[in-house]
Amino acid sequence: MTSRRHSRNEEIREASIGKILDAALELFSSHGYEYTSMSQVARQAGISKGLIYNYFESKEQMLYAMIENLQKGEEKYLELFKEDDARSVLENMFTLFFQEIQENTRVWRMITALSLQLDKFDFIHDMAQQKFNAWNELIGRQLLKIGYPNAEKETKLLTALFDGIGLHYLIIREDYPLEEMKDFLIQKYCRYEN
Amino acid sequence: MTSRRHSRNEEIREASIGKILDAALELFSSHGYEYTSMSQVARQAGISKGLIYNYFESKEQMLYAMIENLQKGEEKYLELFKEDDARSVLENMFTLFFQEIQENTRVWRMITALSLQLDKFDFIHDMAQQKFNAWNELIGRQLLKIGYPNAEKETKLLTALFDGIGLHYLIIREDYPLEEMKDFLIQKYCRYEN
Amino acid sequence: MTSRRHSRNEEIREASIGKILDAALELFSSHGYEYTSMSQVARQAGISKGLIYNYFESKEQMLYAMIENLQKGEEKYLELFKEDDARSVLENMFTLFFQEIQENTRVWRMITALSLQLDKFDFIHDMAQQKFNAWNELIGRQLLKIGYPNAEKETKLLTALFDGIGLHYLIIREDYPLEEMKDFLIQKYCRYEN
Amino acid sequence: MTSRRHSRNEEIREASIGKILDAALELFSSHGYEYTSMSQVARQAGISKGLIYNYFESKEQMLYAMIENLQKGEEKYLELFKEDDARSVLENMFTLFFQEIQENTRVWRMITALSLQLDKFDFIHDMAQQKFNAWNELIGRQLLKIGYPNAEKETKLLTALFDGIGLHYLIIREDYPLEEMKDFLIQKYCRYEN
DNA sequence: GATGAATGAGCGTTCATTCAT
DNA sequence: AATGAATGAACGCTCATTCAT
Repeated sequence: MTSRRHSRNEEIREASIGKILDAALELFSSHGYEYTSMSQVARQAGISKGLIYNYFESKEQMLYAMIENLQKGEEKYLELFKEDDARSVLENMFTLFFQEIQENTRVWRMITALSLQLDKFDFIHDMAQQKFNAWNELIGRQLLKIGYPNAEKETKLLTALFDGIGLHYLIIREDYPLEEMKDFLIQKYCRYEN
Repeated sequence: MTSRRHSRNEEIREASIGKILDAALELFSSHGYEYTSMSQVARQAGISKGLIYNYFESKEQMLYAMIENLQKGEEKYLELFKEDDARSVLENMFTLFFQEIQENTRVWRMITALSLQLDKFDFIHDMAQQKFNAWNELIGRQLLKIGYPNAEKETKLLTALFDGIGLHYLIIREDYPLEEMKDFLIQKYCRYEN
Repeated sequence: MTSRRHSRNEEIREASIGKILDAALELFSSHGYEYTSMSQVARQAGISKGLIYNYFESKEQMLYAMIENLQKGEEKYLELFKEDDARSVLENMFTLFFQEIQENTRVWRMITALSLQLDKFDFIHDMAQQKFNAWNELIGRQLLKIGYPNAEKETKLLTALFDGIGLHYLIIREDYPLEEMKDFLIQKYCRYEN
Repeated sequence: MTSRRHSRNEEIREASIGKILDAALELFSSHGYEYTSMSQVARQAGISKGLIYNYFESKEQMLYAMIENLQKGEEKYLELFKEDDARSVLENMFTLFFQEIQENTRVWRMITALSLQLDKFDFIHDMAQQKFNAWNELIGRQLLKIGYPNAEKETKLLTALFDGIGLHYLIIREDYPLEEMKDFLIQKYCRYEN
């Protein structure tokens, strides 16, 4: 009985935490972390301000939890690329990347913005570093397999390229030729024959 | 006499505005726009809080003026690249870019961060768009001259690459292999022979 | 069966109430009433926040019950002094007093602090009044027996003296010459010969 | 002109600080420090909440300034007792003490209450210690002059006695025989003949 | 032109208390 | 009897902005 109650409570907790983090993601990604108040988050989540503090110690810790959540989602991406054929892997990656920044533009922008606040949020720096290394490694392996010249350096170029394109798209939006860039990139890197 | 007094006043105005904008740049670039208070700006500028409002309608308008100032500075850069030899122009540009993000990292970071706040600061979007076009045109012209294949698309790639490298450097800082990237880029694009 | 269940429940009630009051005493005396939250009391007692409100209507009523408990303990003290010899009674009293403020300094301090909050806690005023009278009476009787001159007034002096010494000790702590005061007092009042 | 403006501002500042500290003293002494909100202080002072923070860094610092003010007032008391005749000094002291706790009961109570919060307000401890020493020294000198036996120890008794009487009066108020105590004390210590 | 005292809305956070389970 | 999720009023404090001088 205790355990049933316990698990029932656990469900409630999860539900509330979910509502809060969803609301936070929605608001932070559309108006920015510092322009979103805890009151707004509570209202958007349909709960009281006080409840947030049952689950998170502070606004910053809530942000941290939210980011952690996003990271877990991203780790699944990396799992997807286990196939043998390097060219397919690259092409899938490219496709996914362009799809991602189109579909989750606001989230992507939020993360980029937070990444630039090094002195405010240490954990973001670590996360960015880690992500940078993971993608570098994954892409680097494919380029080596393909026999792309200067694979190591081209890899760093390629990751910078991705984030650069993302940045331009975040800022310029509909005026940015995203499709065109995608096709060109795929042709250049995935169709490459040495 | 009136005109002399007038011009004397003009001088004072310019001086005060200069002090304010310098202070704002210093503080915004090191702590961020939203984490800098008008009191701090006044203290840093060595003037009173009220005086800022003699010259600027609001904090945001002050930011706007500050950004405008920076833009004027940048336009001079573009003037520098008037030589005939496309390869020298590219190489100079590359060198200047890397020098710039190393020397003015904080300012660069501030601008990038502000650029991501589209809904807050409309003028940033226009500015970014304009800058994007200007560099695209300049670089595109050089690549065409060199006879670089797919010049138009490569140009967009190259500008994205720049901003991607800048972004990575802003985030990862000392762990980012900036010199290595610079040499590789120069070799790849400026030493290119068709 | 009903009565057995009833008495079983009674035991549980007593146990819970005991745990709560112990926790409250511990926390109120070390951090103060207004700096102790109900959550802290619940945690310290090892029970849930809600349970406290099964037994006490409010934080203040819980304080009231806690104070009542302490008072019952003190009444037992007064019982101890039934001997014939006034000088022994006085000496025992003095000794006990000094022992008490040394061993239960924090509790003593809490009570003194609460006593000063007349407008917040009416019951404290009554309690203090009662205590004042009881000790005055007890001490007065002894001084009369001894034949101490101005016994009645000296009694009031003596009770004030006690609380004054207590207060000084509470505030100055290790720098206060408690032992010295004790010996001097005993010599002055208990060794007195008319 | 600047100096005239400066001094005009200084006046305004002093006036505002005065209003704030008066309001704080009034409220802290009648309801207690932790039961008085900054909003209440502002309302009582007839100013806005924000203005308080122009002059004091925090609620605690405001308390500190208020206490300092009181201390300055008290130091003047000690100055008053410079006469030759020890018995007059003592009698004046006694009279002043009883007058003081009658006229400024609430302030006296507030200070006593704060003194008991050692862990919250360090500066109170120092102040209490200092005050304790000053009065001990002053009284001790008089008793020595009079030739009172055990002068040193009687001094400590006497200061404790004062604070004990004060404490009892603070708690029991109208039921406490203040006049009676005063007369008895004066007779006992000031009329003493060895 | 320049000052800085003053405002007040809003912030992040706390906590006594309630109530469905 | 017991839980702890949920509330909401209030707290101390900040800061862009105004305005009398």
